[in-house]
Amino acid sequence: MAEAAQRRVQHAEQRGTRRDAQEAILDAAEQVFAENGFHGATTRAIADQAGANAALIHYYFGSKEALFETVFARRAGAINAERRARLATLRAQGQPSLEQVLDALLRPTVALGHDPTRGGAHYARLVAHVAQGTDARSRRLTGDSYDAIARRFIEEIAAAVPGLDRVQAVHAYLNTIAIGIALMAPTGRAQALMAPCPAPSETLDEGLARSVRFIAAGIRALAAPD
Amino acid sequence: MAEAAQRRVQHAEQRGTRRDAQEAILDAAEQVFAENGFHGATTRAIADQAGANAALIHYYFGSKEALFETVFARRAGAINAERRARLATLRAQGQPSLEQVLDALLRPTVALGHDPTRGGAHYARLVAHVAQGTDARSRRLTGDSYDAIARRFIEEIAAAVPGLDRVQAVHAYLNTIAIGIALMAPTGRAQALMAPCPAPSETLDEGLARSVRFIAAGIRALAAPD
DNA sequence: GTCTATAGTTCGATAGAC
DNA sequence: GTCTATCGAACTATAGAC
Repeated sequence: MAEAAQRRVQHAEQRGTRRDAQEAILDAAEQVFAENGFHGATTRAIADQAGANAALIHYYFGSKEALFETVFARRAGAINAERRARLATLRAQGQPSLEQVLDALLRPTVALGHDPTRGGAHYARLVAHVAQGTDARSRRLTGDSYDAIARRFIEEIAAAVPGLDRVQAVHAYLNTIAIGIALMAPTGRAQALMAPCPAPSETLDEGLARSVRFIAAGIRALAAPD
Repeated sequence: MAEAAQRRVQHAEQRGTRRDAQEAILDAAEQVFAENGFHGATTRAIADQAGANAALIHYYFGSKEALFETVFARRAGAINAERRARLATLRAQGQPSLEQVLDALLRPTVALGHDPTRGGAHYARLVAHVAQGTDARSRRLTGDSYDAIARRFIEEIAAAVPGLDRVQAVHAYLNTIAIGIALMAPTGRAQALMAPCPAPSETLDEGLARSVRFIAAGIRALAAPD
């Protein structure tokens, strides 16, 4: 059949120029899961997006569930490694300011959302989805990938703000993440609410600086006696 | 068949003491949609939760999609009416403070999450889910139910904080809602991060006051020249 | 490794008895 | 209005050719 033959040729061409099918599936899954959630995504849609076959997903990952958890955990290590590296650089110069700590926490994830070339934006939306989930799997995945880094930053926040106790530092961290998650999910709400005025275009640094300023003032208000 | 007869008797008993089947379905749908999202929820699970039949959902609402939109819009009117009433009460006493405006915005929804008796908490989780969604339906539902009230509160925030321009007021509102949404979704993250120390129990007023203090300081920092 | 074909299940929705 | 029964479609996952 000419149709199948053409598909084979096309596929052979891709094999040389493109990355592994396994990685293509992970990238495609990142996008489809981010757009539709776990239940709304189908293995067929992921396979189509990857230019692969649905059966390959089970060959490589065993199940849709295992694929989802692999996708979620894949970038977490890199994000948290960058956060730790930024903290280490700051610590080498003495006690970092609260603003510096918050920038180290938020920048690696917010930068993903602004990544124009690759799928980091999809992961950002996926994290936003899972972090807000109340089901058992969402809690487990969030805890496994982000509990350790959370505790580290809670300590750093407490160290950067005299008079902030542990309970307040936990809330400071959670408020920071809440705003960070909202920044990552491109709901188009800011543009909608500024209409009919055009929303001013904003660089990553400008948006991040505004959020850091907002959060830092909020955290210091938690520590102030009144 | 005795089994069917018994079910009919049971049902007849319920008819007197319980509310309409239609309302029971809405309450059940609120819970099941909140726990599993739109795609993860099934009409059968909703019907079981409501003690009704799956066919009734289509009889009353036409489709799963229409049921979802009905559930989402049901409480929005009441929430926003309460917000407007609180604003009116404040306005009758002169220009309200930023803290008073933020309390009027957050309290009606956060109070839902603390409702111990019935399904307000489920709606809170549902709103959190939809507000973070990036798909077309989530954007439309959010806009239809919450755009008008958002613009009203953006004006109030700007009026309460001298020097805050419109763009900054929009971001102030969005940051407020981001923290409000995080407050509504009981992810158990605060308890997890405070472990092994026991999380101090907190009343609605205490938690709300802390969030308002945090947000108000953040918003004022947006208006400050440096 | 990658494909086609399909098994087995579950879904949303409908028809029709009562 | 509310039920039972069921349809057709879509899903995850697997079997087996290549």
